[in-house]
Amino acid sequence: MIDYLKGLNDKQREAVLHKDGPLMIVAGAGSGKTKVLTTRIAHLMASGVDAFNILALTFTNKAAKEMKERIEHILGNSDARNLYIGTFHSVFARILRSEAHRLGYPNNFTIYDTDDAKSVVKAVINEMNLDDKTYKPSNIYNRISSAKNALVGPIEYANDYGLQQEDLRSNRPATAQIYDAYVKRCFKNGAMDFDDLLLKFYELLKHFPEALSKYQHKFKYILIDEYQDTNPAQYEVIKLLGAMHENVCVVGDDAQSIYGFRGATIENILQFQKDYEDAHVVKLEQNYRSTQSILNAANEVIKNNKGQIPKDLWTENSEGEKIRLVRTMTDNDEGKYVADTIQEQKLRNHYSNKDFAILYRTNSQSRAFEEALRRMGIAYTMYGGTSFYSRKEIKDFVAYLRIIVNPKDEEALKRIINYPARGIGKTTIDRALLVANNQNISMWEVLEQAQIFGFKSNTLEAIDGFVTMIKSFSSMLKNQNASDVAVHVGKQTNLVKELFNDKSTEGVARYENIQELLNSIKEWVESPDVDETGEVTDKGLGAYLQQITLLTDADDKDPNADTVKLMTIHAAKGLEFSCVFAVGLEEMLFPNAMSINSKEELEEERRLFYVVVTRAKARLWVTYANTRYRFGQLVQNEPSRFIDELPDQYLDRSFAGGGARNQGSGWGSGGNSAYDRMHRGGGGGWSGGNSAKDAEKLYGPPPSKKPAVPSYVTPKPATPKVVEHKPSEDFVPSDISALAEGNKVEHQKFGFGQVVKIEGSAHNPVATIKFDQNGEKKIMLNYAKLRIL
DNA sequence: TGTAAAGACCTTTTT
DNA sequence: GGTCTTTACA
Repeated sequence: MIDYLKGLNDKQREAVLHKDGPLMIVAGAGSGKTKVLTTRIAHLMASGVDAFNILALTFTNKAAKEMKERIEHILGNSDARNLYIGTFHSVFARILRSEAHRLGYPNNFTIYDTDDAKSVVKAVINEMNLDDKTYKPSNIYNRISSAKNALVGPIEYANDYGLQQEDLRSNRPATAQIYDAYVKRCFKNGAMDFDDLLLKFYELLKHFPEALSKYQHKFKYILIDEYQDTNPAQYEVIKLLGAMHENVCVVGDDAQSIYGFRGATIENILQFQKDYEDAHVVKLEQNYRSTQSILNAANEVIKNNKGQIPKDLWTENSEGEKIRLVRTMTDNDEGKYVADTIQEQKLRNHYSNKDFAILYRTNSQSRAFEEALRRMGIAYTMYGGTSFYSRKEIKDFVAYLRIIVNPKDEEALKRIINYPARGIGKTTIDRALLVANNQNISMWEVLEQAQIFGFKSNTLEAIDGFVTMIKSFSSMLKNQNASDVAVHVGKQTNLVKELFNDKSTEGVARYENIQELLNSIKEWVESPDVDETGEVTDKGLGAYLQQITLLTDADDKDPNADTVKLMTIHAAKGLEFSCVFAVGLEEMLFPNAMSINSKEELEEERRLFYVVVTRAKARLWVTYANTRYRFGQLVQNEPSRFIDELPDQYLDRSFAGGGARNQGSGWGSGGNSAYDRMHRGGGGGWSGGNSAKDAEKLYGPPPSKKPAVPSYVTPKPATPKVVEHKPSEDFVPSDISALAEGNKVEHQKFGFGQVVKIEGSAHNPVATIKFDQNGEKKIMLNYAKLRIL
């Protein structure tokens, strides 16, 4: 065993050595949080605590795996394999697998991913004869999810005045009924969604004292990583589990709370000291990751948020390079700049691919970077695209396996009942569903007894064949392992053959994916794990299926591969890179347009920016583009307000180009909200005139010699110079919904003009307006301030 | 019943 | 620009 206390600072050691009683570790970015957590667990084990009695909850499977490995390394043995360590979802799912029957679920319950869940919501909405334009399934699903995470059940939801008012206002008064029907349907299907894994575990502990007692005794020591990202359901579970021994250790950083949209609340971390009056608090404030420039800049940014746990994050690292601010003309130029710079840095500073990360706010931004990197021949790994298990061919195959394990799983059944085609068409399926609902039995049971319900003879034959086939698979599962059954299913259903015969590029890829799935099942079966009783853990198909639903695509990618990493900032939490490109720093994108309507959302966006800045060890680039394509349409955004929050002394603006920003055509953009007016100080230097002086204040003086903007920036298109217009004294934007073709209007910037035509969707109308001074322009009415004359 | 063309709607962020 | 859904037609 190595001397694990050696490389720790005083505070870290204090956290590691604190053995019994509640402990809260406030761990600033890069302060060695994972190191403390793993050393603490190793220390517990080294001082005699049995690994079976330790529960460690992490945010990702990846983090769990890494911690396990580190602990094994410290201890020099493999005792760590007996730890209960994993994400909230996977650990709870594992426990529920042996306890679900208490709640009336089959132990082989299916876990519905977001797609499945939305599909159930959609089915319910249709059955209730509600309009799915008003009741958008994903919208309703999100609302249900939020309710569950806040431990608000259907009845409570229906009785809550505030929630009812909200639904009424958004014209969706039936949301509560949908919620209720959705919950019942999932139960009938023997299925739990992601939120249920938390919720049902909570219900188990709450309503079954013997279960509570069992797990309280088992988990003598509980550790929770990323505590700032836990939601009320998780909070209550931990409170219950920890009540007996009170050996609860939470680690978190309120400044990095970025999962509010998933119900996470900083309250939990603030509440901890109130729940446990004798809680010991340790603050880790020394940062070992970043240069002073980067860390200081991050500290300044986060100061703009109110209400935090006071922290003073510092570092002994060198000052380092300034942060480079880069402006490009388009999103493609942004991609090109980043790829070029990576190439240049590799040569100049001897970095390799794996030293770089490109981090963005939304997944859709990845395209430009992928293209540029591919063109340059730079190897990259993209995280967060469609995961392996959400590919169509995999979902189809998995649906067969799901129906074998849990015939009540209606989503799986609907997916494969006529795939490959076997003459059970839409009419038949609708009818079976109708019968199932009327008789309150599962669709599978309807099929099993199809002859009673009077299907036509041809159909009956087809149904019978299908039922017999599935039943033969199920009985095969009784005496053969999951891998053999899966191979058999592939053969018997012709799924594999069909894909094998498809020689198109996609067909070959699909065939390979199926082979990979079969391999993964084989691997699962062949890797025995031992539980606390010494028994080999469940290697059945049911356990396999539950497990894969909870995998993310990050789990099967090698973080050490020598590739540039592309991912969202959310996905990058907990990671660090020598060189980071924080890209797409534009209003409406980051902060995202969806999150600028309240102070809370905006502060979360700012924490997200804090997270991306603090991912960088040595070098940080902050980039934004003048224009980018969105929905195939060119849009123009102002640079992000967060750029202004980076102190000038740590910023190198010479790459941001000189001259005024964002001149030329384009639909007006943010910059006029109440928030902007309050936070940008008077004068209106942003939304008003783009004087050269304003630009100089923001970007520093224009470059004196050659433009510092290299060749990748496409020359400015011949956009006619805007003839500045001074809005009339009484300028007040009109309600644009009344705007019609032919109207005469006044635009804040472009002056007077006439509407030529209005196009685009009702949701996002675009007007073509011919201005007296500035020619024809397309204006997005949602953003523009227009006065109808 | 199944396939091809046309159309709607879309993008936060994730277990 | 891309996916999912609706519609037209064989």
